[in-house]
Amino acid sequence: MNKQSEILNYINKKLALEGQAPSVREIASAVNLKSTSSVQYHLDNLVKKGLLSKKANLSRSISNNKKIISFKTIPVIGEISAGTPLLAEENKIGEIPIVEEKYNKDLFALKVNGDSMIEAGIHDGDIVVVDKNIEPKNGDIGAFMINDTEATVKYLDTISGKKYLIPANKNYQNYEINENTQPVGKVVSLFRDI
Amino acid sequence: MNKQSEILNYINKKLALEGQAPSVREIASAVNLKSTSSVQYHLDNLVKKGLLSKKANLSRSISNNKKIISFKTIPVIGEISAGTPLLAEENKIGEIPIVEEKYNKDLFALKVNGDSMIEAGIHDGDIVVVDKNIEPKNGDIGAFMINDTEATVKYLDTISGKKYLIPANKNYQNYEINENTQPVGKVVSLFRDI
DNA sequence: ATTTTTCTCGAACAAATGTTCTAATCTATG
DNA sequence: CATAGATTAGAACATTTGTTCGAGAAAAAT
Repeated sequence: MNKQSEILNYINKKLALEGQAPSVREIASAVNLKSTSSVQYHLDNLVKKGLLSKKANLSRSISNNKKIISFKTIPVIGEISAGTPLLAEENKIGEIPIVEEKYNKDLFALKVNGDSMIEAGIHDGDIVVVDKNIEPKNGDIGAFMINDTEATVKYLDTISGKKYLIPANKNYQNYEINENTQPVGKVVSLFRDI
Repeated sequence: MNKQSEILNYINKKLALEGQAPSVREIASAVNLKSTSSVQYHLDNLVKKGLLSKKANLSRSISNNKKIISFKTIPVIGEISAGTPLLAEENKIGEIPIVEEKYNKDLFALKVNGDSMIEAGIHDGDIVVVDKNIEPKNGDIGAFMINDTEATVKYLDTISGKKYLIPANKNYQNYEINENTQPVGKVVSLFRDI
């Protein structure tokens, strides 16, 4: 491996592991160069190649130009303690990463209980991402609160003028929407560990 | 807001935005303190409180102790260009985030084509995560290469002594494993956009 | 072999930076 | 008000650090 890539690797490693760029002298020492100007020579070339950036006269300001894919996290809601708001901290069982471009503040995830949606490919234990910002329409899969104590994932549809929560499983009954049924949001994606 | 939290906020902001900690003098200037020793005074207190860490005599070495949920990414493989290795760069259609604890270097993701696994809840367009490190066993869902040109996701099982790739869809046939069939890894999780 | 290019070294300098000390100022509290 | 504690300032010092320059050494090209 030549010095240039040796230096680049060392810098990348330092940035990844310590979150801070090394000084020129630390680089020299790490790649067995006796003079800081030898390091400068390679740094200049790496900058010219566009593989590194640095700010003049600023210590430890080397950065690699890696496009960092940025993530945010959304909470995962598990069993809902009776009487608590859906998104209460005590109902939270974890977090999942979301690519920043897809992120919006009205997203959260819900662990699915039971196999009432199995024919829609949603299994027991799956985690569905719900967007509170999108009201589920007919034909959509949505998350709904029933009696403020239970969250359920079902199809929404209208049958002879009445709105129903419709499971994707022949063994379950349709559930007519009443004043105790609140739409929470639309299901927009799904995660499963197999 | 008191100076101490003002300083803490400034440092956190700098770390988040620029990825590099400010120098003591930069902090002094940012929070309107005339002397670096005033900053040191607050830094000492913040370190004692456990809100910051720093290395002695090392420039820009302040770090906050925020436990960052850390992610890595794995490549997503789409259509496979005939004749290329499965994981060739040209087959890559994106990246998905994986929580660091679940990450290992043998993970990659595959976009599923067709509905041959629909009864296993794996739909056309779903993205499955494959662990090359785990050889699929009987009953497992695995990814397989056929003739080095096609990747497929199927159940693996043995029927009367012969090994088959078995779709989860009555409209598809079992496929007996032959010398042109290579196991790639076990399917360990699944992502879907709805 | 000769020239050119690439790479390395040593030294020195200027600027950035962390640290420490003492004294002054501010603030709360009895 | 008087006191103690908290906070700030100023100055000085020791390191760390980035930068530059010229001279060689090493490697590649002619």
